[in-house]
Amino acid sequence: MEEQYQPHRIEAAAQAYWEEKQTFRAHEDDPRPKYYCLSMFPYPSGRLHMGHVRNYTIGDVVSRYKRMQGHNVLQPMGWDAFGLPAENAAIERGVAPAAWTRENIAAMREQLQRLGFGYDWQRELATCDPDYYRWEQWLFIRLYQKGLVYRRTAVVNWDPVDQTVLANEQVIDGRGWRSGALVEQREIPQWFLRITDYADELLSGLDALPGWPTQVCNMQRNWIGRSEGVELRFAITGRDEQLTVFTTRPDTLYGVTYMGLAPEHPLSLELAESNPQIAELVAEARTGGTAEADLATREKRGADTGLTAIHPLTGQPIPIWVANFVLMGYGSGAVMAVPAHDQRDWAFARAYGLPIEPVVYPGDGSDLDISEGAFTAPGVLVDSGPFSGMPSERASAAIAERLEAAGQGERRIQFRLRDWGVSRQRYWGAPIPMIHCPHCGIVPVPEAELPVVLPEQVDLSGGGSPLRSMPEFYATTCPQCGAAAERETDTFDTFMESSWYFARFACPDQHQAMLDERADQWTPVHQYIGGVEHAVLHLLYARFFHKVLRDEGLLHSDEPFTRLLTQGMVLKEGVKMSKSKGNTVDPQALVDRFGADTVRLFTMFAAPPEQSLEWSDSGVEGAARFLRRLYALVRDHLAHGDLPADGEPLSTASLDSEQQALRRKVHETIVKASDDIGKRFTFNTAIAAVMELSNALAKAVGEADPVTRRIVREGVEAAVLILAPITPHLSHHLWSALGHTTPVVDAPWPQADEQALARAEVELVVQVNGKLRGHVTLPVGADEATAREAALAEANVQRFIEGKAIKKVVLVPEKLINVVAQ
RNA sequence: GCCGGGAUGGCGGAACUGGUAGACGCGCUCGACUCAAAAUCGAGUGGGCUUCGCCCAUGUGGGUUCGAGUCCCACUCCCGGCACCA
Repeated sequence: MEEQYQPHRIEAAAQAYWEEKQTFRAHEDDPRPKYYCLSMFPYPSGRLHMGHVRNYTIGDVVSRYKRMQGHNVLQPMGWDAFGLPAENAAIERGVAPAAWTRENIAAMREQLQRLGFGYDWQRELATCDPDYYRWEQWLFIRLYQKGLVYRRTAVVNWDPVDQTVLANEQVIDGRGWRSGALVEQREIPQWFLRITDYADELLSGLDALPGWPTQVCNMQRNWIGRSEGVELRFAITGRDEQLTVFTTRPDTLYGVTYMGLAPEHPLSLELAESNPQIAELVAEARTGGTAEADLATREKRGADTGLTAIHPLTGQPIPIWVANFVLMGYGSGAVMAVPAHDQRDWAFARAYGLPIEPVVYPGDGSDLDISEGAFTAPGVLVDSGPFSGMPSERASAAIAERLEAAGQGERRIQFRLRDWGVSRQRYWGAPIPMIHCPHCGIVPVPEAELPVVLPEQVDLSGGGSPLRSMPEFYATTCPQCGAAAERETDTFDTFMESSWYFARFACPDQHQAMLDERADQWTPVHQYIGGVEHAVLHLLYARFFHKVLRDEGLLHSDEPFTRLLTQGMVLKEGVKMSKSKGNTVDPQALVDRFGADTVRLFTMFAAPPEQSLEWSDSGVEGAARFLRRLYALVRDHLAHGDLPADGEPLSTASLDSEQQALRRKVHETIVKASDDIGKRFTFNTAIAAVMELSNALAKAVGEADPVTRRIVREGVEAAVLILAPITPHLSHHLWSALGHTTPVVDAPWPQADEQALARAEVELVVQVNGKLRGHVTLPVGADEATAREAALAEANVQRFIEGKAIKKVVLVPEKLINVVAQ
């Protein structure tokens, strides 16, 4: 071994070895159990950032650990290559999005390779490749024929100065990011996928995902937002039409004191023509961004229509208001307002002096106080006609039955989830394979003509999608009637590509079909790893696609990802690293300076994967220092000469107490690290345990006693094996230096020796009234009376129980004794 | 606004099932080596005090318990998502 740890030489050698042996190629016919470990593929922005390094290190650690556990591991990598940044780069720097993207991919692939991630590069894919997106187009047409695709109008952010559609991200405080113009909402025809057809299954499927973090399941549950309630109709005084509303609280029906209409509701629009106050609300609703966060934080405003609705049960007139907190996108765009029992209705009623009539009282007999807010809990009904005195739940059912019997309403299940709008008025995306024929209407592109290829030589200086001014792209003939027709110039939402890439990795070379039988062999992904920011959208769309692919017969499982790990963000000085804040750390510079193993080690050591990670330059130096010490430990151990390769197994009985303690440390470390890496994914504590072990071994490495040396050998081998998934290059080198001919990447994960873990005695904590007062050492298995006697005999304990009566003694075996004295 | 999460020494974090708060690392202090510095090695390191030990201490305020960082209630601040950023 060289005197000094030279990470760059070691890393280059290890990477060359893996490349030569094609170590990470995954083969379907390998008899070992398959394990598919996937990290969310990156958007090729140009360079890796620390978030990528963290994500992919976690994935690589899991993959290499599973390999050592005897699995046939698939760990692929690809590129989520369509998206807005490429268009922005094109506008700002005059480079074509395709060229920019492909250069970025090349640069980032090189960076990933330098970090030593064990990917099967044979399966690499980029979503901007027509070989990839053609199958998305193919599927879209299948879904269109099946009725899962439809077209309707939906609102977009329109920048009236730049004459272009803006993404929500490009709308800042209601204004266009470049022009600064007040953004308007425009309705344009768009393509939708009927994800709501799968709402029930997407919801119930969450119960079958024990390997997902509960907070992600909760977020998806809330997003889908299943609610049971009643849809009922209110007649409008003097008019023919009725107002349809949905409520989850039919028990509060007698407390309705006004109706709320969305500004976009057809009735609001009609009234706006003659009522300037309503017109103002309608106009206001049409400016600013479409993002829900913008809408929900607007000041609550409203206007009286002068119309009244008729209460379906009492026949009383109820004023109808236009209210900007009522959203046209949910339900019917109208609500019945019960200010006494709904907080939003309460606030609006307060602001406009509308009556608040309580009809539900707390069931526990306490007083009802609605002076500071609504009472939203269930209770007992009052002032509710024949339903007075009923508890909320029974009243809800009874009122629903009454409405149904009278033909005034029906019980219904409502979802918050909306259908997925997949049209984007942008260039750098997969073309939507549809043709608009003046005679036949919408006609899908025939399968034989797929893919509809996105032209890559384009001019983006004009603003908006260049496809719209490229007849060579859009001009075509109708597949049905042969007349001149136009292609759809909208492209797909990039979430489309990322909704099925995990399955395509199983068979990226399949050119006759979207997927083949290999997709069923590898999926569902055993372990998926990515940022928590994807908890709802990406992960819900991917689940939806998986079910759609199943129903198309292309897959035969119900869920795409068996286990999910959501990693936290990488912060510096407490805030997210970002170019705009100028607080980024370039992983490449760190790899150049310290080597990949140090970067990987620090990233895994600094925090558990689900928490945010605070960046620390001196922490990285600490990681480098540890690797140098580990290197020196192995070097110094080997410098004392060879050990008999196959001596008698070490037996606990023949060891002195120091040797027993050291050997116990070795095996305790194996137990802890196996649990931490294999089950808990707390790589930071596994590393801390190896550091403790290495500190203990360093104290013993100078001893000449052959038995001690054998224990040290056992210990350094355990340390090298445990670290192999985290610092694979150094472990590769040290494992070979320790005389092994099989590479560490294929070595079996270490097993703890039960005998080495055994102890003769154990130290117990002694408390008096819950406060630590001393320690006693007892033989393992000592009975309660012995423990009690020893605890009470402890000098410091005596001081604290003197003159007091012992009320009881709590004993936690092998851990703690608490003397309760008074 | 709605949904989800977080808060522990000077810093990152540990404490897994309610049972010794602060493992491990960083930083800092002192010492060794050195002409000196860096690197390296060794020792110490939550605050306070009357220091064989005691008191205080896990965002704030309450509660449950023999015992609470951990469970419950109410709050504060920070972070993620909110359907066209990916």
